Amino acid sequence: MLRISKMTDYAVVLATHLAAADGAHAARDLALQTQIPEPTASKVLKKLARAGVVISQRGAKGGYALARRPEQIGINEVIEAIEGPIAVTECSDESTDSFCEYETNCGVRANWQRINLAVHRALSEISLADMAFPGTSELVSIALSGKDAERLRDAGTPSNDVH
Amino acid sequence: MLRISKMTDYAVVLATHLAAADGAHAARDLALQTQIPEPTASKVLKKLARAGVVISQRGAKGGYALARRPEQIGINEVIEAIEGPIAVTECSDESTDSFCEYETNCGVRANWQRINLAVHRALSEISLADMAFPGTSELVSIALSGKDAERLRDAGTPSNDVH
DNA sequence: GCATATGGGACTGAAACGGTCCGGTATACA
DNA sequence: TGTATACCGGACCGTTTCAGTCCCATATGC
Repeated sequence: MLRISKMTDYAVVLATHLAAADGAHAARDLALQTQIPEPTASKVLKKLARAGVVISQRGAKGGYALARRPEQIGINEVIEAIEGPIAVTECSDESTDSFCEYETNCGVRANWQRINLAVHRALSEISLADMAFPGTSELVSIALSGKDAERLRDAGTPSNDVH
Repeated sequence: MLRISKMTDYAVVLATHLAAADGAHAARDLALQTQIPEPTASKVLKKLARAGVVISQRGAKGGYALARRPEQIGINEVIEAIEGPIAVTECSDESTDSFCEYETNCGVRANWQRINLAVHRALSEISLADMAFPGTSELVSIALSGKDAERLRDAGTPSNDVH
């Protein structure tokens, strides 16, 4: 199905929610607001935190907040936080040394990487801001490459306030 | 992992192989040449046939051949033949009426479809010809190791020596 | 010190995946 | 017309992954 797992879906919903409502929020609140079961939401948020998409504050009055501004977080980051690196096939997964033993005759390896790259770029060109505030920069973010878009948008307050 | 299943990998290998060697080939031969286990290759080819990516000829001297010219077959067709429609999440899957019951507050549905579209387009822009004869397209040189491409390109009769 | 909230990991039932096998049917050719 | 060949359709099964829950350790604010 080439479908993204439910967990990843949750991750996008949660991250989008955080993008729309800035500041820190407890996992429990986020779970209630998004109607995602609380333990599951918590699990997802942990992964997002470990991947650096969100930052966490432990203890009382703690919670989660986006690690960067929504415009600076690509949807690919959210997806990769849950699913691991976007490696379309084992043989195109650089991290593992699982070697396609018939690489010589399949000759497809390099092409898979190209497919992989195409998908990766398509995903990275959609930011959390696009998700949270659709319509504002819809066409722009598609037309621009990630870097250009970033430069264009870079004019605001750099850090977020996690009180 | 957002990884495409092994079956789909096989499908691309087989389709690419057919693209490089035109004419009809028995499933058994294709399996041998690509070193994919025969029953599995057969299963994949059946799906490709049903999806209209390849055409099949039954009976003695039968086999499989591409349904169209390699340039006219997008890699997305091959993937969809195996994995079904590229629907990133259930809630963005139009075919099922599985309704995101908190659509009102998640508000992400339309965005998922946009992501979906981006991926779909990225995949459809790569044809089987690009896979079978890399180098004819300019983008390939980035990701290409070169060695395999040369071998593939120079293989005049691709069905024999590929072992 | 206590309530609150995240971190990490173990655990489980259900579903999907990878792979195989078999009976049925269509076709070429002797 | 008979037979070998080759695809068609689906059943089957062991393994892995997925979705979801639970528990305990740890950090923090009051």
